[in-house]
Amino acid sequence: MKRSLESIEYKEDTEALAKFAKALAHPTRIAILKHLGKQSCCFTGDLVDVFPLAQSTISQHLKELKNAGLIQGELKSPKIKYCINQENWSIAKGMFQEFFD
Amino acid sequence: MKRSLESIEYKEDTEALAKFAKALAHPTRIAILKHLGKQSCCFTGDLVDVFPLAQSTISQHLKELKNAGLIQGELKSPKIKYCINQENWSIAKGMFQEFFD
DNA sequence: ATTTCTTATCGTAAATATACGATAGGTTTT
DNA sequence: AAAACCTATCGTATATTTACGATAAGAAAT
Repeated sequence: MKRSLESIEYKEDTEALAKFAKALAHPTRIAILKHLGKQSCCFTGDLVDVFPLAQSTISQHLKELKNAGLIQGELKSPKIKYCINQENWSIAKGMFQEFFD
Repeated sequence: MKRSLESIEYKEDTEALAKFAKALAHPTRIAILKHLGKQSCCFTGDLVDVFPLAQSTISQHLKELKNAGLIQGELKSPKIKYCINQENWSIAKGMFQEFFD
């Protein structure tokens, strides 16, 4: 990006919505979230069995979803249990709802 | 992407939702759509005045939104009038709604 | 016919995203 | 203590995205 120096300023909620959208902008992540919705929660290993992707790739997608705040991980030794982050899920839901009118 | 040969198969609606999300995954495009929502419609030139971005960059974002089906352009010589594509907008709205429960 | 206006497209540079294998860092189990 | 198990992270290759200026392509105005 040859952008000229400092980047554009957007309103906070515009940035926030774009960030959520970005987290959803890959079919694997949508599928993970759908799976998580059905199951309520699951472990990384479960997903590795479900999707024909390398374990490292799944882990990377989970990281992005976590960074976006849509999921959260809890250590259930020796595994990690991932669940929807209900609070942020609601926020995202509300933002998309408002955006679409 | 070193993906092994043919890419993964996702359900149709998973792909579709990811595609819509991708179109929304940039603050400029969110802002354009918000602007379009308020104004109902507008011309490329209007946006060039509003955003501190090159005309070609705006045009590129509009192209992506059009490809995603969220907007449509109508020739009003010598300008082009862009509006929300209400039909697909509703579809996208419904898909996000369903996704978030 | 030439100039002007508006927008799309081309070419390109830099940043980001996506995938993989390999490896590291924890726990648990043996 | 060693082996086995689960997951994150690192390094890396390739693809895609994002931005720009320059140029093309169309209609309208002079």
